[in-house]
Formats: sequence, structure tokens, C-alpha cells
Amino acid sequence: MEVRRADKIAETLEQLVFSGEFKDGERLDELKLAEQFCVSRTPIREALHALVASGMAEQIPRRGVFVRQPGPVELMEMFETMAELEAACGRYAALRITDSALDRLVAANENCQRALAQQDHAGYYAQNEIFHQVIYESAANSYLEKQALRLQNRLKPYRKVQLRFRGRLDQSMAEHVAIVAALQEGDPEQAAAALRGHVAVQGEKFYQLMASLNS
Amino acid sequence: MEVRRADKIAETLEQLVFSGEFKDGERLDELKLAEQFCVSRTPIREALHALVASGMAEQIPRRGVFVRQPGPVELMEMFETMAELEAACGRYAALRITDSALDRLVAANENCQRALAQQDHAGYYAQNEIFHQVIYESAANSYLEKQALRLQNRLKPYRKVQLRFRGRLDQSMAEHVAIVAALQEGDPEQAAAALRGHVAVQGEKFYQLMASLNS
DNA sequence: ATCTGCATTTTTGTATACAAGATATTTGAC
DNA sequence: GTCAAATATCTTGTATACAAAAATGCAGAT
Repeated sequence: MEVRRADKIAETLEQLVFSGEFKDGERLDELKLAEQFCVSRTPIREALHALVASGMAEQIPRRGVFVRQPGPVELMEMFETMAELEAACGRYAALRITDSALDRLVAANENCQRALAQQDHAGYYAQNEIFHQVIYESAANSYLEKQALRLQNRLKPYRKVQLRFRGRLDQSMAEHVAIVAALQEGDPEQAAAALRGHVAVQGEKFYQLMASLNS
Repeated sequence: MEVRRADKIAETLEQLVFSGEFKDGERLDELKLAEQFCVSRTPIREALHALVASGMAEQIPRRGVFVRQPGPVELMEMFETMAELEAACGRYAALRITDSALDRLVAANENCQRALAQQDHAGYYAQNEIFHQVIYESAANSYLEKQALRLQNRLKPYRKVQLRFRGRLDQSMAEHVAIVAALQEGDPEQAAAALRGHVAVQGEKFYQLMASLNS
């Protein structure tokens, strides 16, 4: 799929920004990166433009591109938007979901519970991700699905933090059950509300954590 | 704001794709465009990448970038997504809108009505755009606002078509009034529902039109 | 010592040159 | 005449060279 070196570099840089290797506001030096990746400036520049397009960096003309780690406010806004996107997916999924997708949803949920019992955090995250992605897919709107996937990916590094809250995992599982129930019932309003709340609380927990750290 | 030639070129290409100058599937030849714009391939390539990033073109490695005009199904999906984004904005706006924003909303609405009375279509479009943008802004979520603005801009060329339907303009105005009322009441559910319906019907009308043209 | 103006040095943006993969064409066999 | 293989041509991707704008450093004046 990706034969161009620039694309691989973009992917690597994305990971480095995600992992916090690059601090907020840091300038991404074309020459240094070119040397570091053993390529010329050209593919580096293309990779940097990709970063800018995905919102992880900002370009100031004739000045360079700077990493743009979202602050607490922007993160909260992104979680809020995610909540609405998921609510939208849930709304349509309630009307359009297939039986096989419902099965996969239940299966992912059971896998979540199993991972939880085994203290397998990585497994839980993976299955949780699948759970939500099945809902995006079941909205039967590939454009909406793509948007949801994009933002889900963007928020991934921040979602992990919030699950450390006391009892959050159990609560999260209970919410999943309610979501599945609403989808099985085919109730758009209830599915939307359940998903909105489920995601929104993540943002709020995260915000709480950020606030507690900054005081 | 934009000192880089590549950015101006990207903007121009965007317009050309919007206006249908470039047909769906057409390859955007770097050399020809470079000659046409009297620049080298480099800024052209950057502009093409911008087009790809905004979803108006597709890049196939080692093959080139091709214009990607959305088909009826994808357009319908985009309208559906727009409806949900606007509903989300309306939901939050009902809780967060300021008095001054409400005033601007009413003013834009009156300007719409005035333009309608004078058969000033361009004026109507402009004021209608402002009406919706005030709502995005009033959601007090700049991330969500940005997403809404992006999709609104992307759908702009298609929205105009749909307003030609008999009586659609009058109906649209009535919906605007209902939206303002819900926001004034501070009722999130009603605001969301009103906006969802208002935008979704545009998609439906558009789909009807496309279907009638293809038969 | 600090600030201002000029010169130097980086660094971005663009043009050109080169490499490699994809497409088109030609030539030969059947 | 059709098909296939080899060659030629074209196009993208990358490297390098050049131009222009911004940042930096230094000298001199206040």
C-alpha cells in the first residue's frame, strides 16, 4: 500500500508525536530529520505536510512546522465531538445494524469482560476499540465511519489514561451492555444517548485528571 | 496569510474541482499543471497533496493523483453526516448560545427573508451560510466548529442545486424559525432535531434530483 | 549596559536534475 | 492479423541546487 518513503516517515513521525517524544511547540527541523531518516528534505517535507493536515502540527509560512499537542480545553472539545460522532453512529446503527454485526458486538463485549477478568489491559483496549468500530461500521455510512475512525485514532493515546480511574472499567462495561441493548431494540434515541454519555464521561474524567495535575 | 505559491495553487485547484472543470477520475498531470501555472512541479505536488488531504482527489502511488468527485451515495452520506454535525452544534448551542449570537441569528434570518422577497439568490445563500455558521460558533467547541465548517464548505456546490425545488425556500425559512425558537428556549433536543431535519432534507432532495437525472 | 541598524547565517520555498517504476510502442513469432 | 516480449517513453518519487525571507550576531551609538 505504501511504497513511498514519505508515507512511512509520516507514520513514524505520527507515532513520535503521539508518544510525546516531540514536545508541544517544538520545531520540526527539516535538515535534522532528513539526516536522521537518511533521506533528502523532499520526503521529509511531504511527511510534515501530512502531519499538518491531520492536525498534529501547525505550519507557519517561512517559519517551519511546529508540533501542536492539544491542551486540556482542545482535548475536551475533541472528546465532546467524538461523543457526538459516536452518538450519530449509534443512531443510524440502531436502524441499520445487521445480525452478524450484533453478534460481533456481543463477542467483542465478552472479550472485553474476559480481558478484564485477566487484568489484560492491552487486550481490553483492543477489544474495546473493535466494539466501537463495529458500531461505526454499522451506521452504514462510510463517510461518517471514516470521520469516526479518524478521531478515534487521534484520541487513542488519551483514552488509555482515563480508564485508570477507580471503578471506571466496570462502569464502562455496564455502559457497553446498555448500548448493545439499545441497538438490539432498534431504538435510535436510546442508542445515541447511551453512546454519547459513554464517550463524554471519558472526556470529563480526563479533564478531571488534567485539572488535578495542574493544581 | 498565504505567502506560499503552493497554497494559492491549491485553492485554485479546489475551485476548479468544485466547479466541475475537472471531471471525475481525471488524472491531474503535474507537468501540465506546472506549465499552466508557470511554476515547477514542486509547488504543484504540494497543492495536489492538499487536495488529497481534503478528500477531493485520490493518490495512487507511482500512478498519480486523480480527481474524486463524490457520487450520489457518497454525497448522501456526507449530507447525513452534516446533519448530525449540525444537530450536535445545535444541541450545545441551545445550552451555550449568547444573546448577541441569538441577535445575529435573527438578523441573518431576516436578511434571508429579505433576499428571498427580492429574488436575490446569491444573497440568500450568503445569509443562509452565516445563519448556520453562527450556530457552529455558538456550540462553543472550536474543534466541532472547524469540522462543521469544513464539511459545509465541501458541500457548498451541491447545496445550491437542491434549493431550486419548488417551495423549498419557503419551507427552509420556516425551519430556520423553528431552529431559532428551540435555541431561544434553550432546548437541546428540539434544537438538534430541528437542525438534523433541516439539513437531512437537503440530502434527500438532492438524492431525488440525482435519481431523476440518471433515469 | 541597552538598543538600533547592518551584515551574516539559517532555513524555508522553489527549480532543476536524476532514479525507478509504469505505460506505450515497436518488433518479431505464430 | 493477433499476441507477446523487449524496448522506448513518460511519469512519479527523490535528491540536489538555487533564491528569498527570517533569525542571529555584531558593531556602534546613546
